[in-house]
Formats: sequence, structure tokens, C-alpha cells
Amino acid sequence: MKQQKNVAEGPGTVAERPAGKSKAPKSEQTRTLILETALRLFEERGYDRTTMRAIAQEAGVSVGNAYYYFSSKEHLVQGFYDRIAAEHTAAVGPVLAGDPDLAVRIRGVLHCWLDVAEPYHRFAAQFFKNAADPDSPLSPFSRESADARDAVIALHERCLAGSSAKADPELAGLLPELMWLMQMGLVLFWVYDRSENTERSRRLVERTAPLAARAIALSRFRVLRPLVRQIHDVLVEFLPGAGPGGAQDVRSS
Amino acid sequence: MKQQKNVAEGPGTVAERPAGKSKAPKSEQTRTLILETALRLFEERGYDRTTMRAIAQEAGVSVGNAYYYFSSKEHLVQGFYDRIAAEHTAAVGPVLAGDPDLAVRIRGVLHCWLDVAEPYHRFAAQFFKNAADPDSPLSPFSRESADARDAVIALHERCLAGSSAKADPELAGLLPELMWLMQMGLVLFWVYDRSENTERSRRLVERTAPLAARAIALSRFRVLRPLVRQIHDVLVEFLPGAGPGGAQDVRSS
DNA sequence: GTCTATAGTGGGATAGAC
DNA sequence: GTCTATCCCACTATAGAC
Repeated sequence: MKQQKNVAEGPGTVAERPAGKSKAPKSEQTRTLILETALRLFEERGYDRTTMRAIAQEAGVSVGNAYYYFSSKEHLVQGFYDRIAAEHTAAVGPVLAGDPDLAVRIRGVLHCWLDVAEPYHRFAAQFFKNAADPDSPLSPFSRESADARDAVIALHERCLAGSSAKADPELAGLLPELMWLMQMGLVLFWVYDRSENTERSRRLVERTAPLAARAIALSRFRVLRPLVRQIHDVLVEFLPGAGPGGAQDVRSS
Repeated sequence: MKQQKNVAEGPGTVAERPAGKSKAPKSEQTRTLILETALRLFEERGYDRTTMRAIAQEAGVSVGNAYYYFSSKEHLVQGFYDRIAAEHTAAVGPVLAGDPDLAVRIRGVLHCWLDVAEPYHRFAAQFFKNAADPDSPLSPFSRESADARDAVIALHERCLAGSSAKADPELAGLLPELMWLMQMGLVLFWVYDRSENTERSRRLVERTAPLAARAIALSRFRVLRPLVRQIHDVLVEFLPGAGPGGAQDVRSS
């Protein structure tokens, strides 16, 4: 496997430019081709064992070209994020339109995520360390992830809004973000989950969803008033969106 | 601080030298030299920017030799773990012997950790991604970290045992582990903390310690009985030590 | 603006001689 | 146990072809 060897004129993919007015964005095609190839290889052989060389070769482009579109190997993963988020949003529709019982709704949303993410579990586990890097733009707390984060939060907002449960009014506004945090916890568990078909993650959802729903319902009880207030204050101070200045970057300012 | 350091087992450890002449095994010397050099450089320039070549050169050995003693760059970090744990245990003594108020005790234990860890913050932030890798032996959930984990849990056990607070009896046995989880959460926050002198992490402790203490105290209330029971069951099923079979490896078995 | 080809840098890790 | 030499890979640089 010396580097001398090259594709020796790859398959005549592409070639002819449509003469005239065809606005076929070739760049977009190439970009997509590289991304799809990368995600496929990631899924097949894992993140670490997929080299940029392999991605380029498999896609029939040069390494330089791959870097032209994606400035690092990590950037390829943003595509994975987007895909999973889109699939989750799509899959969660029936749940949000269905049963108003909060426990059922929470369980539904989280289960949907597990279903959508299942095929990528191996890849995600290998890749996770990169996402956990505080300096990485791929960290869920990074400024670059703010949009994705907000989308998830909005989803949980719909989940809560459509439910029959009533929370403490003071706490209510923070609950979507709190649910986002819960989901992050689930993702963490899932990434470490080695059980068959990530059964344990599913079971965790099964057990914690009703628990969360009950805790939310209980938040209106008088005995709990001081505790709830304390929790509220902590959340306001330390959660991403709610802090003073509404910081975009969560990294402890 | 060179002689007392006996870190883990290496190639030349414990070779039952019928002393006579107390000659420190050369291998152990080399090993220690490499480790100390590495930790110094990590602290000075961060994990990523410290190359194995630099460590070897600074220690006056070859790269191959460094790898002879530490099979990867990550393995050098185990020494860092041990050191921080030892320092924390030492520093926390007065707290455990002091005020029986639970909030004060929890705050004390966590603040101690922040104090001890402070000098390593830069390094830890850079290194964190490696520790977060589910496959890494340095993950807090790995089998290899079980001993360190148990030590921390034991510490929280003393923290709770010496307090005047009374928790729900069913929950009480699980609290030390729950506190470990809380501490892991703090570490996570701390690693992402970019504030001056990690002030925000300190503030988080200040705010959450009384909250945790109150929640523990409230766990005995009648209204909360079902919720507490649910929480108890979840913890039993999903926490490291308590599960069926008492799994050592936390990775969702 | 898109893309190829090639050469090179630097770092983690390893093989095998001594 | 220790070294030197080398591998492999992410990533960069560049010069030019379409």
C-alpha cells in the first residue's frame, strides 16, 4: 500500500458538463457524494478506522478535494447530526399529536430518538470522544451547536405543551431545556450502552419517563415550594438559554 | 516526591529483590522519571501539545522506551488520576470531621475537589475527550476505574454518615453512589467551565449543595413516597454497584 | 470556482536490532 | 530495557488542469 498507487484515472464519473444553462450545482453534488460516502464508511467500519484517504478513494475524488469541502474529518460528522435530527423530528410527529399523558409523550419522544439513532450506535460510540471535547464545535454545548440545541428544545416544548400535565408555573418555562438536559443524559448512557440492541437504554427511558412526569406534576405541591424555587434559581443561572445575557455558548460563559 | 510514588504495576515491579543492598530497581526509576516528566509537561503546555517525542526527550530516554513503560499516551494519565484522588482524600479530612450539617459537608467535599483539581484544569479540559471515550480504560465508567470510583463513593459515604440529616431509609444506601454521580456532573461542568478561576463551578457547588441536602431531607415526606420509590428502583437497576450481579463495568453491561 | 496530483509535516504507535 | 528506524494517518501546501 504505497502512496504511489493511485486510482489511475477513476471511473469516468461526471465528466461532461451540461453545456449551456444547466445550473446543476456540481459542487453540491460532489459535496454530497463525499458526505454520503463518509457516512457510509463510518457506519461500515467505524469512525476511527475510516481514513480520509479511504473516503476520498471510495468517493472517487482526491484527498485534497475532500478537504476542500470539509475542512476536517470532524466536520463530516456535522452531516450526521443534521441527518439524525431531521429523522427524529419526522419520526416524532405521531407522538406529539397523540396521547396527552406526559409520561407517554416523554417516553415516545425519547424512544423515537433511540430508534432513529440505532443504526449509528457503533459509529456514535467511536465518535463520541470527539464530541465530548470542550473545544470541539461538535460538542453539544458549543456555539456552533446552538441551532441544533434550540431545535431539540423546541421539540420538547411541543411535547410538554400538548400534555395534560400541569407544572409549577415558575418552573414551566424552564422545563423544555431541562428535558434537553435529560435527553443529553440519555445520549450519554446510550453511547456507553453495550447491551444487545441497546435494550438497556430503552429500558432506562421506560423507567425514567414516568418518573420525570411525576416529578413535574409534583412540582406544584406546597411542601416542595422551597425546593422548586431553589431548583428554578439554579436552572436560571446555569442553563444555556436562560442565563443573564442569554449566552449562546454554554461553556460556563 | 520521587521515591514514594509507586504507580500501578509495570514490567519491573515487585521483583522480590532479597534486598541486602537496597537498590531501587532501575526500571522503576525510569518509569517514574517518564511519568513525572509527562505530568509536568502536561501541566505546562497541555495534553495535546505535549508529544511523546517531547516527553521522551525531556526525560532523556527514547520514544520506544517510553512506550515500553506506558503502552499509550493515555496510560500516562492514570498517574494523574491517582494523584488527584490522593490529594482530594487528604484535603477533605477536616470537612468530614467538622460540621454535621449535610449541605455544608457536601459543599465542603466538592469545593475541596475543585481546589485540588484547579491547577490541572487546562490539562483536564484538553484531556477530557479521551476520558469520555467509552472504549478508554480511563473512562470513569470503565472496569479499570472501578477502584477509583469505589474510593470516591466511600468518601461520600463518610460525608453522609457524619451528617445530622436523615434520608428515606430505602434510599439511604444508594445515596453515596448518587453523590458520586453528582460529582461526575460537577466534573463535566468544570471541564467545560471557561470562567476566571473556574468561579462558575464553585458557584454551582454553592447553589446545588444545599439543594441536594434539602432534597435528601425531603425524601422522607409522605407525599413523595411513590416518587422516591420509583427513583430507588431506577437507581438499583442502573447504578454501577447496585445492579444484579454487582457489575464492575458500568457500560450498561 | 472545482478539482487533481503530489510532496511534505508532525505526531502516535510499533518492529526489531542490540 | 533501550534504542533507532519506520509506519500510518490527519492534515497542509502547492502547482496547475479544467
